[in-house]
Amino acid sequence: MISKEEQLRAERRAHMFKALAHPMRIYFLEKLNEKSWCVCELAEEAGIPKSAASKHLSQLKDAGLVEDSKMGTRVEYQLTAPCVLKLAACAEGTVLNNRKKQLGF
Amino acid sequence: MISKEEQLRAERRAHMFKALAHPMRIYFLEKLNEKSWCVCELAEEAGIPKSAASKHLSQLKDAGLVEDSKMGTRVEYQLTAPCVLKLAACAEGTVLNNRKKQLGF
DNA sequence: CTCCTAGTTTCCATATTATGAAACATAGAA
DNA sequence: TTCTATGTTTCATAATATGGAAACTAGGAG
Repeated sequence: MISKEEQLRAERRAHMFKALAHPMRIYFLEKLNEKSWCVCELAEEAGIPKSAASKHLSQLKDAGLVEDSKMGTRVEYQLTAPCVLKLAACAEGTVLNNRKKQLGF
Repeated sequence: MISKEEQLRAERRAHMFKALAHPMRIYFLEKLNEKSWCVCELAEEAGIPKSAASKHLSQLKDAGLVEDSKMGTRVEYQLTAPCVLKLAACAEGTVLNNRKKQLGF
């Protein structure tokens, strides 16, 4: 049986990973790892409408991965959990290595 | 503009995170961090049908996070990327800390 | 062989998520 | 004030994901 605590922890973590489970949001996080960007800049860079960019950023914020600060009419987003990107790279490396081993290298 | 490389990397990582974006799959990974389990044991522990457990494990395998080995009619699953769980813990810690800061602690 | 157990796959219904356009809100400039 | 630029929200639709039951596959026991 799954305890209440286990369940809550799993849900918390799944919620965070859900925010990371989209190529555009990964791309945004990588851009934000360089410096702060506003919504319209990220939308422009990615070639998507502002409304879509805003919604993706809102999900990242909801997961606690970014913060926003309003500068006049602009809204700048900053990365709050840079370790996530480092660990993403690490995990991806492990996975790729495993795949190679499976193929006999 | 997003380069082809950036796009592919973002898609690879998003795919990995998508496999992590479900409470049951997080739970399974944590169980597999203890030792190997077969499908029916995990299904029993979680209180879900075997078919559902099998599908979740298949997704984890597809993302390269677990491997399976057949023992007669049983299929045992092993964790291949233990660092992923550390990632989860670290990221969650960072996120929780950020939330506390935002609340003024 | 038949029967049973363990897993996987398929089918279908439901629920969740993503998308773009348009409406809306707001701060600053003219 | 009006106009413009930036963001967010709403809406309808499309695409994915989930869940359970049942069909199907395969290995081992009798």
